[in-house]
Amino acid sequence: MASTPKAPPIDKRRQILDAAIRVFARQGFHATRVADIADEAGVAYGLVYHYFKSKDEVLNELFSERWSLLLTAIEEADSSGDLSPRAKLEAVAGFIVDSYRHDPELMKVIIVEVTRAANSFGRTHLPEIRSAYDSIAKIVSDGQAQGAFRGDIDPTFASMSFYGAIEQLLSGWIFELIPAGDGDFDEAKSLVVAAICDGLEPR
Amino acid sequence: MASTPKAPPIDKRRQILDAAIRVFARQGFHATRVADIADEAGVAYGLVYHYFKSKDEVLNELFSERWSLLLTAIEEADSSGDLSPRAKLEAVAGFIVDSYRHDPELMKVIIVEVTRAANSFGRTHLPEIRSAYDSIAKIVSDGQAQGAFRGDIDPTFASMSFYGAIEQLLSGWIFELIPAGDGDFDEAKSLVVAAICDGLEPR
DNA sequence: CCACCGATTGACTGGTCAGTCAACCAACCT
DNA sequence: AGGTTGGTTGACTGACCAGTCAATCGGTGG
Repeated sequence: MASTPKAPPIDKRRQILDAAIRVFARQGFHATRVADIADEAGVAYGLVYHYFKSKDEVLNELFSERWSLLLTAIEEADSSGDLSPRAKLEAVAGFIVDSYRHDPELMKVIIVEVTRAANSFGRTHLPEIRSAYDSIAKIVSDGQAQGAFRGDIDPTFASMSFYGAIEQLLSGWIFELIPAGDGDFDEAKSLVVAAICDGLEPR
Repeated sequence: MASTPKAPPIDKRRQILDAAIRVFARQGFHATRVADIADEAGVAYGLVYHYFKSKDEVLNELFSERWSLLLTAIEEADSSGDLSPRAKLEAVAGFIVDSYRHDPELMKVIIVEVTRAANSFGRTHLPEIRSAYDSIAKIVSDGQAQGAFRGDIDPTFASMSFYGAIEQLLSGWIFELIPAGDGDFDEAKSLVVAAICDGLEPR
């Protein structure tokens, strides 16, 4: 046969990554032993080291996989010339919220262990994280240039506030500080953008 | 003498706490060994355990000391009947920003190791953290009742967004993503409130 | 001068785990 | 069958470090 004669029946590497998501989400990165990942994946201890250089690399891989999707999504929203600046922000907020809806465990790991852990893992990924802020700032900046946003708020500032607000909402869901039903997700998307664009005060 | 005849010349306990702030800020909680704290404090290893039950307790103490000040500040802002809701939010934002200006290392530790590490230490302190969100939500809720804020945004929601935005700014300073001069701090105070209250779109 | 007691010291222990490695196995080729 | 390759196994080791504890110090009162 010409096709895939040597591919193993199941992708063990993927299996390990998926298991890691579950275990990291459940116990946190520091509290999980490599043996936990192997057990959860139904695989021998040593195999984890066959596919990954270290425990850290497993987390790095999970983060990078997902974050690159986010960066792409932001770029795409931005480059849709026919979208209003506000609609672009809505697209970004929507993507992040949907990421959480679709795979809460993965997003929990990424936010808790990387994005908000800038001392340990965040350090390594600071450039990638910063890149997201920058892209959002560009959306704001363009919005200002075309008069859709007021000009007296620094774009970087606005970008940090916007992203910070969204991440805080995810944290609220992750730690069950606020209700996380399907309706809440949709509501959240528009409310964050409304809060940031329209403000809390009545118009 | 009637006064303090038995007090040791210097408060070693305080000395250890202050040293811990520096070391935690520099290396992160997980990466610092108890010996590092003792060395930094110029004190023997065992003395740390004379004053604290465990390494965790040192961090807990640092957090609780500071967080109770924050809670008090929010309560005070809220109970000043003569302040507008917006002015109350300004007071809260101002307190947090000034806390960072006054003791960036301590705030770094609190944010990075506790507030944003809800998986490990944040878990323990979730009730205290939540209490801050609730108090801010109350300010928003009262503002809505008196017509100063629009009524269609859930107060908890607004509170999380507001706090999230501020915390993200602190993170930006902590990890040098945004400039942290004296003018930047003052600017930040008003800009966060402006962004949240007035919104990004022109009025 | 001695007895007492809390503060202070730092060597030591027990347990934990990340990462290594030599052996094993299964598929495929010749 | 014999050989080669690469995935797979799990026991083992070496390092690390939180927390313990017995010894020492220094001040106070009898």
